[in-house]
Amino acid sequence: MAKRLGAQLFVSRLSTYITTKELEGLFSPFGVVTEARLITDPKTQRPKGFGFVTFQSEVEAQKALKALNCRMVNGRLIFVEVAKSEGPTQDASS
DNA sequence: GTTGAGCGTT
Repeated sequence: MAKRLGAQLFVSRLSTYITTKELEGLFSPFGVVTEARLITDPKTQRPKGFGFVTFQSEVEAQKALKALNCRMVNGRLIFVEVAKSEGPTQDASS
């Protein structure tokens, strides 16, 4: 079916000390990360603990998803899932 | 050095 450009992944349970570079560095080896975003609070200027990663390929996105889901980072277990908004990786088999 | 369950800002 129609493939969406940019597979977005939702990363949660991240440590408050993580940065976009950390996410980018974690997802980069699994695929081409076109966008790495962390949600931060303007009040505390600290990451909310979750973020989003956009891949150039859906296949790479799901590969990184399985690879980094339930994985220990910074001594914490993180969870990776397909993002709600935008077009998720509905089609990985052509 | 604080973790916590979640879905973000064009």
